[in-house]
Amino acid sequence: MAPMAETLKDTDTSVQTPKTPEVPEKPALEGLEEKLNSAWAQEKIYHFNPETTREQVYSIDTPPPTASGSLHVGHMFSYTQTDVMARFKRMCGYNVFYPLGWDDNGLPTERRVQNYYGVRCDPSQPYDPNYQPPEKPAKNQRDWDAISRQNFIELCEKLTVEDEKIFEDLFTRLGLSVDWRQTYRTIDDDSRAASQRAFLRDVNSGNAYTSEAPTLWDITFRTAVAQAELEAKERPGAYHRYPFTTAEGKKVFIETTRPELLPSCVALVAHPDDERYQPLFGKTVTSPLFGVEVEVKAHRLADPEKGSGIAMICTFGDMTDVTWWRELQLPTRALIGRDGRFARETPEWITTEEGRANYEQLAGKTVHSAKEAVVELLREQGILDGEPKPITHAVHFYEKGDKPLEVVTSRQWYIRNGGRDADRREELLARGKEIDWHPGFMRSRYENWVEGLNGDWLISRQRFFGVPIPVWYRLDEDGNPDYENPILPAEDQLPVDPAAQPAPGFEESLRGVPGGFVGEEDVLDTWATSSLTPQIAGQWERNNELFTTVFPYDLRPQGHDIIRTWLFATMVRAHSLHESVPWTNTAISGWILDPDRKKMSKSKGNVVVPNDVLEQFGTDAVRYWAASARLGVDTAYEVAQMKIGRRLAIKLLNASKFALGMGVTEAHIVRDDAGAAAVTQPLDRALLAELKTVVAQATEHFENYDYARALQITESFFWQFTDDYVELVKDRAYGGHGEEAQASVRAALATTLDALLRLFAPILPFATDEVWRWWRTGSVHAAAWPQAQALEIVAGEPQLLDSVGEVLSGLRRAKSDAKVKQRTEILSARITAPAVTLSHVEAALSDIKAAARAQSLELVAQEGAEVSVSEVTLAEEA
RNA sequence: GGAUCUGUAGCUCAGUUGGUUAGAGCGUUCGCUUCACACGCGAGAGGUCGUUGGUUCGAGUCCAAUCAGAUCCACCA
Repeated sequence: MAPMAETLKDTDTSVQTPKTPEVPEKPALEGLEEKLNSAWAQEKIYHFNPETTREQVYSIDTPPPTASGSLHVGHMFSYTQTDVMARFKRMCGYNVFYPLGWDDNGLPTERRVQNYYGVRCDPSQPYDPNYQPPEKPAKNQRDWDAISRQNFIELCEKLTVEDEKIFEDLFTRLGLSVDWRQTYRTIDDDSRAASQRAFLRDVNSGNAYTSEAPTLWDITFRTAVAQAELEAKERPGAYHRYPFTTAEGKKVFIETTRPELLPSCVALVAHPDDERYQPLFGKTVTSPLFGVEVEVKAHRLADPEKGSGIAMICTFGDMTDVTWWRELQLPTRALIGRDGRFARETPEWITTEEGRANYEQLAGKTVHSAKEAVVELLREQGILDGEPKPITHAVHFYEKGDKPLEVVTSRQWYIRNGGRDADRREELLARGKEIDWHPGFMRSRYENWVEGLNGDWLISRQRFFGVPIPVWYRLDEDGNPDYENPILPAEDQLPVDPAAQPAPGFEESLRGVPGGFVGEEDVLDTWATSSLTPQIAGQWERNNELFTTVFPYDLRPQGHDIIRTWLFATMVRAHSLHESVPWTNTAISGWILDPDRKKMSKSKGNVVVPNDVLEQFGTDAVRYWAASARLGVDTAYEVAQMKIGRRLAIKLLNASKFALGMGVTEAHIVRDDAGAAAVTQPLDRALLAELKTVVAQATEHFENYDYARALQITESFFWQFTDDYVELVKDRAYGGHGEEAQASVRAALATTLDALLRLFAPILPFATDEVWRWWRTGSVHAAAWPQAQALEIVAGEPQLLDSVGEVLSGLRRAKSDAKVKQRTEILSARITAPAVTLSHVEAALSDIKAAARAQSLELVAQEGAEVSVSEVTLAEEA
């Protein structure tokens, strides 16, 4: 529920001397962004007030964009949707905590810096404090400057700051009501300290641990990657069929897409129920080419339908191999190195002379070349059975890589995420039920992911530009690191860089010396930092007073593509660090599709640049398009929708100009019984009754995060207001029916305009505030959300407006059918309708006559009849 | 293979617990300088709600099946 009205800082609750409206001759949208943005900055209306309680705060954990490259329409879309909610909550009296940070840590930044400056990081290079990057990057990557890690990081920081400035300007232009004082960068000292602090706490609580194990490995980037970063891509492959041989000389055929792994084979496996292979279980067979004896094993994961039904287990071809290797307790015969090449030394498990000669053909080769070599050997020696059968199959890639992942054994750090622990998995599923998902069905994506986890979260990365893992290892007398007992820094020392600083209690001179220490060289997965955005933005452990007033946050907005990464990782961290959910609501935005219904993305080259549309249609128009789409719905990039938004914003300016031109001031707004007395005319009271419903419904939908519905309701009321109501009351507003009738119109116009500006303010912040400033003091964005209850005392019969509209439409149609101008006078006409409708018509008869230029209207009651206009006599056209 | 979403006018979409004749905007057709707005105004045409069956007095809405499209997960023998 919203806080009490007392906390609202609305400026208009007691008007002393009403402001005289000042309306421009030709209202226009052009230039509003610049003008109002500087006014808002000056008036500090989006500043978070730290003197506050948790109940007064509405906190938003916004996605920190990667500021590399350019912003695209997808950003405008989803960030607008969040801003609309932020503005609504602010108007409801909440102290809105709306920070926006930058995700400048990680591979995208590294890559951008490499390409932008033409440099590459070579950790063996010494630091050069005077280093200047080349004016122009060298065309050939081989000619790029090799620079030290420190120099590389400095360039990353320089470029990200420049990029972030451009983004901030664009987001400001977009009208985001972000408090820019609350900004952060995922690579800055505070973020690094927060990441390291969280890591240390996870180590101490047993939620983070190190382990030597087979992991997915990208040979291009030479780093381990996590399950969440995988992408399956369809790739052509081929089944190669060749036999192993039993002791009796019987051939056992296997079919494989990775024949090059034959020297890494540690066993064959078939399903326990597979009668074809049951006789072989427990016996050994000999591999072709390399002559290695391996046992035939049984395991339920073996699929009798695939290939020949019996598979080679190799260390390691894929994660299924890892499962078999672990559960069947097989030896390790790894050959593919971190560079993606086969070991240069012939392994000791290949003992036959022929086998060793064959291995020579693969030694040092890439996976690709080794495959060709093995196939060639199999072919030459007549072992290959038939030709390889081409197939298309899914292969795992790192989402940013372009070579298939290998599985390599290495020491890595992990965080427990339920992937190996059913209890924790249940806890995280329960957390998922604690938060409200908008739309609700998105929760199943989360549950789907949690239930499908097959291991803990691998958080160490063998990269340069990232948050260092804050640990050191003691070296024993032989110089071997003690990984089981890492040396941890004290929290008040954070952030630390173990590569540059000695371990606590050691001199730097003992680095790498037996009896001394080594620093951990790896950095944390960027998600290990991004998963802490609530803690980073809320200044966890730096300003806990602030942190406890914003955490758990009220809202996490984000895209559905990163539920498995960002959303899930944030839940994992909050669960183990705070035993809490990180937020109570999550709003999942859809994607922007191009007109061909494809997802817009940089790699597809179908991205529209935001500046162009902002320039062409204006910010309000673009925001209208974004706010017309419901949460979670993928939306077509629709220029037409922006045109409609632009039209609405312009209409709002012009309709306001009209109302304010009718002598309307803020003093006419109905606020209490005294003001209510002025509204004497049934038509005016009908309008306000309608308005009351609109306010009530829009509020309800906004509270349910359905801003699109709220907009639609407000918008259709607005058009009814301008097209019917304003046309009906023009004559009266000009004073044609006396002062009392005019005062009634003024009150209705003032009250409606006041409410409409507030209702549209979250979506069209520029046009609404422009109008607001014509006749009010301060900003509409510092004003309170309208309350339906306040209109109760002036609400009349809402049906009346519709009845009158129908009659007006009928009279207009008569002129349209007669093909005369709408100005043409109606000498007489007959209106047939049910008695109730006629009573409405009668109550507004003079307005109808004025609007339709009708001299005489005959009202005929007929129950059950539709409203119809007949017997129309028109005057001669002028 | 598991899960989720979508299918309503030429186009983009709305349709809240089932309830009269299914709505909006764009586009289209006809007409209009009407003193807030030609970046405007008025009027019209246009839909057997993907298909089939069921529940019900009554289904765009609920259930089942089916077709089509999209997304996530799994899938390297």
